[in-house]
Amino acid sequence: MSENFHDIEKKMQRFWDERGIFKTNPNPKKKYFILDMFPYPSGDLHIGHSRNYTIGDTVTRFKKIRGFDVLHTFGWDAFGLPAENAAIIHKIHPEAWTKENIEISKKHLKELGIAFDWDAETTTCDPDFYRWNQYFFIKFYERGLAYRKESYVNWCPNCQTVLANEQVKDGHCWRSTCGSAIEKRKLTQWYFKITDYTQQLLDGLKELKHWPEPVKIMQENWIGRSEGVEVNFKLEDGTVVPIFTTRPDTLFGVTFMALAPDAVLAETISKGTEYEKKVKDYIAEALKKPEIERAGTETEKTGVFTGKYAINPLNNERIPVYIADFVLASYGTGMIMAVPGHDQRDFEFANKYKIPIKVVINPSETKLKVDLMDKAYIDEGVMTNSGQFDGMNNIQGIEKVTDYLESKGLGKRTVNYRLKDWLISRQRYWGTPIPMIHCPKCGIVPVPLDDLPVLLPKNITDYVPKGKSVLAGVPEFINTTCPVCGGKAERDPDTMDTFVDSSWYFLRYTDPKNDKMPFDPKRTNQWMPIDEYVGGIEHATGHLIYFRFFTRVLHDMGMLKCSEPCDILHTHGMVKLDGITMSSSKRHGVWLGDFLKEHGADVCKLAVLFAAPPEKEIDWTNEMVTGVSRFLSRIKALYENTTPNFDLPKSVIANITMQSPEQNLYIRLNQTIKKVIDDSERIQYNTAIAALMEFLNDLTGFENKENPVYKYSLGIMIRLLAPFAPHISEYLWLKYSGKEHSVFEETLPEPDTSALSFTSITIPIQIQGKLRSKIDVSVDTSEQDIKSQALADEKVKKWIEGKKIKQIIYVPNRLVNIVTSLPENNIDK
RNA sequence: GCCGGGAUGGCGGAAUUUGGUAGACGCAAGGGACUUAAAAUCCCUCGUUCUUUAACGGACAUGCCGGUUCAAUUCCGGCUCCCGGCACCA
Repeated sequence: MSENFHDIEKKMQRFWDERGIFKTNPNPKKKYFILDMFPYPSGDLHIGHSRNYTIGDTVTRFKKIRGFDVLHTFGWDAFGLPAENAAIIHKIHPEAWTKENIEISKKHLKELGIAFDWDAETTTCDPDFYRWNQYFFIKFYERGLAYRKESYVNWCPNCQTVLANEQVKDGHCWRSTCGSAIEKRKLTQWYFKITDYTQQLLDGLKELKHWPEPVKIMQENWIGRSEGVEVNFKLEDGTVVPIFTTRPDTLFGVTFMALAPDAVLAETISKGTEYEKKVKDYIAEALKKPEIERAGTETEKTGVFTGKYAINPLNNERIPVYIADFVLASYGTGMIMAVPGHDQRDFEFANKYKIPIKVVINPSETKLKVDLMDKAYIDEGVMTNSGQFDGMNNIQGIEKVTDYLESKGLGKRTVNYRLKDWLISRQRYWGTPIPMIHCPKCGIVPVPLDDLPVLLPKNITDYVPKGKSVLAGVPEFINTTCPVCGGKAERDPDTMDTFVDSSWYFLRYTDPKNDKMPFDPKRTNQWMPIDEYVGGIEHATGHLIYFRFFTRVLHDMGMLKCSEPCDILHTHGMVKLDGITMSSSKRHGVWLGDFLKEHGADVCKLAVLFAAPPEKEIDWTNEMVTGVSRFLSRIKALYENTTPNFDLPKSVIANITMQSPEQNLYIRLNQTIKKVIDDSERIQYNTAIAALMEFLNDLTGFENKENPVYKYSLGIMIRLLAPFAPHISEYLWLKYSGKEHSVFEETLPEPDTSALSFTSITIPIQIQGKLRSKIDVSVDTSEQDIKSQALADEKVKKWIEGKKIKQIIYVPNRLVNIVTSLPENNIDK
């Protein structure tokens, strides 16, 4: 083998390209849609990226060689802040910067030899793509799923834009390079009404049989369904103030009410009273605090008395109303009933502001004394001080009190969710313009569909964020005419969250060139749902909820048959270097370009697959390369000495003699085929590769290199190895098979099931569950024979001497366990 | 705090689906062969420990403590530690 791996890899990549073997079949018979989470184009790729694409590549090649029509293509999540920041720093247009990065990344991916159909490549900052974001926005608007409202929103002071809830991590900006503390601002913004689909998104999780359980649990928690009661309290002036509670059994213990500082009522409740100024100052102070300071559980709760009282509908008690920073405006009704005796938060607040505490539930054995309580009692117990409910178990009490409230019209059963509507406006330049027009006469008017796309203007020089969209300062973009009345009007200056792009990009993959619609349902429904989706776990509660939401809306619009986008989800672990996740933006990693130069693509693929099972994290070390690199060299050496055979005549199989080395080899071959297929189906590629290494050891140890079984094994080995080390496998295939077509146009052989087990096996013998000996028997030996052989074994005899055999357990083909006891006359000694 | 996941040799990891020979495969390490030498390659050893001339011998060993079982890394109960998610959600 005179050619080095660079030449081989280049040649094979050209061969696949020219033959177009990974081009999408427009009329698939056995479809298989494999999707990698598309990346932000960050330029230089590192080993962490290659792990994601290598997994997808291996799935693709494995499915292809098993006879599927695969769809596996690629795209770029090309809008977003880094391009804009680069523009500010380097004075280069975001588009130029983005395109340049795409070229670099693409070059690396091609050198890695990932099996993509590049003809279907999709880039979200192309008008051909983003016009359909605008199309969907208008369609959502028509269905009441896109709306504008004013409220307090997450504001990143560094990025100078709002963020969705999913983009706030620990009260800080989600972007790893930003991380600023998030503030609250009152703004009018566009939202997608994902809350119309909350229950569907929750119920749909049950259909996702092949999603990792942790991801489903995370989504379930994120959605946060909780059942309770909305109880109507009244202020003394008669204003009804509903509150949500899951603990109606504690209603008799309410000693104060609390209102969120950003709740609507908070602004007006003290108006015209002596409390007005104090309350106003408090609200201003509370909202100025960064989210993290206000929301942390460790932070001391604060509040202010409003001067108003509410009436408890159950016992008509008069209770003070506070404004308190621990109450969230966005959950329930923005107001709570507080039961300090049985809620820890209320307990702390009550202690601080000297509000009385009332016990309404006692533990079954004792009675609580308020003076002695150092924390709220939140466990199960017996109701007390609760009128007609006294003596009742409080769990039953929840139902009974609720029934009572409903029967008196004082409240009703309600379900609340933690999930909020999806805020999609961004005050930034590099994104999809929101296709809405603000007309002084007609109000908000969508851009007519025929006028799409609303192009993002390119002649911008100043990207520095000023707290409002860059586009607001571009008159030739902003000024337009109203499509309804024809009068002067203005375009919406905001752009869309890039999670809109990633919510449907995979659908575009199925019909990438369509210029009449985002995709033709006839084509797309042939491929949907996605069969396997490979990506990082960090998208569990963001993207992976959004794309389910989009799928359901498009299903309701009649564009998609499926209501869930994806059958199997694989979340792979991060690749770290020195304990820190590899990152392009932080320039921390092992760079793919350098790696490929030194080791080549096949070694890169094998190394990341062999290092650990896909879901685990990898802490990268250079030693991970050595083993697989040796493995490939040893493989090559095999074929230098012997020419493989691709067929094994029946006559040869028939002549294989029992217990011969060639019989053993034939059995090992078929065991390997089975193991590689089984492991690959559940993407346990590390053990599939280990099986190939074991078989290589068998081949190396086999003496007669001209034996037909040996030569046939070499032929099979090429195909088994192909999904993991595609370049070298293709090279060997083309060199020795005499065929013109690719190894990936072959089919993987199925194991010869008659040759999966050896004719003789070793049975371990245990005494009292401890391994004491082993015997070799032929597979058809009867249980009786095996037991007597076991008892006749020399070592076994020594162990059972002088003991009584109580029982002999035989697990077919697995083991024998002899249970003994001391003879009667020995027991007393 | 709540919800997940995990803990196996010097290291990455197998075996956990269905309880049945714990440590596959690889790395590192040690020894040897080849070589003027090195690299590469090949062969052998490789959980701990005890007895021993020697082990194809015994004991111990899958985070810790208990339980179920003929048999537990696997099942059950109780802990410890690590990682991830959520974090005043009423």
